[in-house]
Amino acid sequence: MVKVTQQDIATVMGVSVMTVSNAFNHPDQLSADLRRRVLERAAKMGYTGPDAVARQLRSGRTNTFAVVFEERLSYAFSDPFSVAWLTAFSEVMERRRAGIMLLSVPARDAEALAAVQDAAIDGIAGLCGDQPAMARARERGLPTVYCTMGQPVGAAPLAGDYVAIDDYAAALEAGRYIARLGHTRVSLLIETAHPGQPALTEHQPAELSRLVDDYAGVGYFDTFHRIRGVIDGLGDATVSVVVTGVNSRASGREAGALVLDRLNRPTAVVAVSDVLALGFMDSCRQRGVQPGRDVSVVGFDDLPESAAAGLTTIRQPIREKGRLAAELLLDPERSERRIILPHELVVRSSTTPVA
Amino acid sequence: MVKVTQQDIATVMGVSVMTVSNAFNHPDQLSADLRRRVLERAAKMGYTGPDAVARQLRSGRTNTFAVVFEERLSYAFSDPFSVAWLTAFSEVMERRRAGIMLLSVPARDAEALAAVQDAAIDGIAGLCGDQPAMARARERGLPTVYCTMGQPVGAAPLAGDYVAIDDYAAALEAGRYIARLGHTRVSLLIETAHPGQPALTEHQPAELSRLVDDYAGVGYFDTFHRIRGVIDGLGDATVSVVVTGVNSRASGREAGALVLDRLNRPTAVVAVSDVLALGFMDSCRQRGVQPGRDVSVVGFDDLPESAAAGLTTIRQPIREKGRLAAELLLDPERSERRIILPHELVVRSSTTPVA
DNA sequence: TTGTATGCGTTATCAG
DNA sequence: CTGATAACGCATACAA
Repeated sequence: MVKVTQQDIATVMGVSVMTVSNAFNHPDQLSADLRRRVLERAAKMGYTGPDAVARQLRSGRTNTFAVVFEERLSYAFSDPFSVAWLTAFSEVMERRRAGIMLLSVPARDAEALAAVQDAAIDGIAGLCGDQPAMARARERGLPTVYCTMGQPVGAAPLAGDYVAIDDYAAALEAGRYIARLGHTRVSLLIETAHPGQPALTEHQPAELSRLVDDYAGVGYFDTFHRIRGVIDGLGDATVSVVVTGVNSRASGREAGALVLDRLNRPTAVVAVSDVLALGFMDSCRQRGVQPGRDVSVVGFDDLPESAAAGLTTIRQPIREKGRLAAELLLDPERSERRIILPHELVVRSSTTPVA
Repeated sequence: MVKVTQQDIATVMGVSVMTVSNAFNHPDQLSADLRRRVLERAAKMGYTGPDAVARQLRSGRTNTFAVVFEERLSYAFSDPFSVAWLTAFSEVMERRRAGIMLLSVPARDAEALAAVQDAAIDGIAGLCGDQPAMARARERGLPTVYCTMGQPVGAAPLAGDYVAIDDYAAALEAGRYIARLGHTRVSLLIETAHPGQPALTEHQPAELSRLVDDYAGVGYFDTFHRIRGVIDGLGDATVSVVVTGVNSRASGREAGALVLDRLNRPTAVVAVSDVLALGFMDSCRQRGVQPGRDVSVVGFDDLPESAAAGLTTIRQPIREKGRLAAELLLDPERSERRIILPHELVVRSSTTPVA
């Protein structure tokens, strides 16, 4: 099937290309009768309407925006936080009839960065910090919006727009709350910074600074800030840091196996995400350990399912993040382009004062 | 920020545009030294690499494929079936470094059809039947792959490629199984064909043919075939058809409220999807009705969570569908392009012979 | 109301 | 190894 162009139609009909083009895009620019004849002839010749790419080149706009993930796309579809964000983001984009492209650019995967270069897009948003993918997009002259504060060490500070919360302050609040409840033996649950190497490990405070830098190094800025905040908030408590697998409910369960099956069990557990916390609570139930009575559990995010689970957590406006990210991309005129949203400690039944 | 082009660099350096282009794409076509100088100069001038759209126009390929949904995108992210399919689809696409675009084209939304026209893509796949969006894409000369057999009444039969199961045969099997267990009072749970108008309604067999045609009319071919299959398989049983909201667990729960809270409760319930069945089972639990003892429940799909729930269901290879859909798009040479995958009745604890 | 010239940014072809 | 030309398909600006 050989491609029919406006030129072909114009030639056959003995009119100019412009007349054909106008027949499709500017009905008022030619007589109704001619227009009808052009469209008829076009259909007869197998013309299928203006070519999308050519039109994009000509107009300089694609009306498509990319969402970039640091993880594989399968994670994007299965993580509840990511799903909520995507839902809100896509609602705005759909309403404005803009296209959505999905891009997976794992940290330090130089080859995957090329995808940012090759994507026909007008802007890019991401559930991440100011990743290399973002920086690359800006080099291309594209607007970027990221949803976690922080930039790689050495990167120019505060480039690009963002919709974030103050992760450090929020985590500080969580830590202080647990300290106030009297807990002095606490475990902190963190996803791994290196998804490739699955390793459930436990670390003592001495190793902490190296560990924390690691997260900033690979671009997990939210985790980076949250760890520091919790630790600072906990003050003098004895904290062990449990590094588990990827951010998932399953990882939380595994961490539970490590933390719960021993004599000197912590009295409180703080997780850097609700999915980890919920997974941990799963493993509590399996062992007859009751969250809120036998152990206090705090999460981070306030997912839709967290309320039903009675999980005490830091609420962040997930959907708001997605909605605003989309609006910032769609509306370059908007003046507030660096937005810190409020967070809130939501106390539920999973936490109680130490006995 | 004004756009720098290869032309600009060429002019400034006094070389030809081709040399600049080659410096980026064909390092072997110019001396290492010249190449280095070109790249240096390009960087200095703020050139950010070849323009994606121009390249696409020139090459005639976008290396991007669209996934089309009949629902809003938020549904795509929250329905377990859709998530499993998308995951498998995206795994293949990621491996081949192809882009993924998300398109929402609700049935009968003529305006949304334009999105198919305006998308810069090389092909399109969908968790749907041979929808208008698919037909439109083919008119553009794009390959299409859909994952449910069936085409709108009046459409040319069997256009485009597909990866499907035999929904009618599968449903027939489910119906016969329930009949064999001795159930004669059965409710069939179906999602609504008109998501806009939320209405939990119950229908008697007399109205059935009108109802069923409705589903084919709006392009819900899988539901269409499944209803007919179940009814045919059930034979002489007394069947009431419960039409609930969108395909979701919540809808299943609502249907449960209707079906369970009355004297002449059915002894078996067949749902056209696992999410509906699982929701129905939720409402059973809420009422102290035990699936598999007080009422038999059969679903359709075999989602990951269905095994744990003990749900008897028809298994279809969801991930396989996604994987193959992607491979068909990526590999136009592949010969088998119309694939019917096997299904299987998986009997678990939610079904028992009638007392 | 219709037509002409031109450029969007890139790259294949083929000649030097 | 390097360069001139043409073409991808369309739409803006302007002229007729």
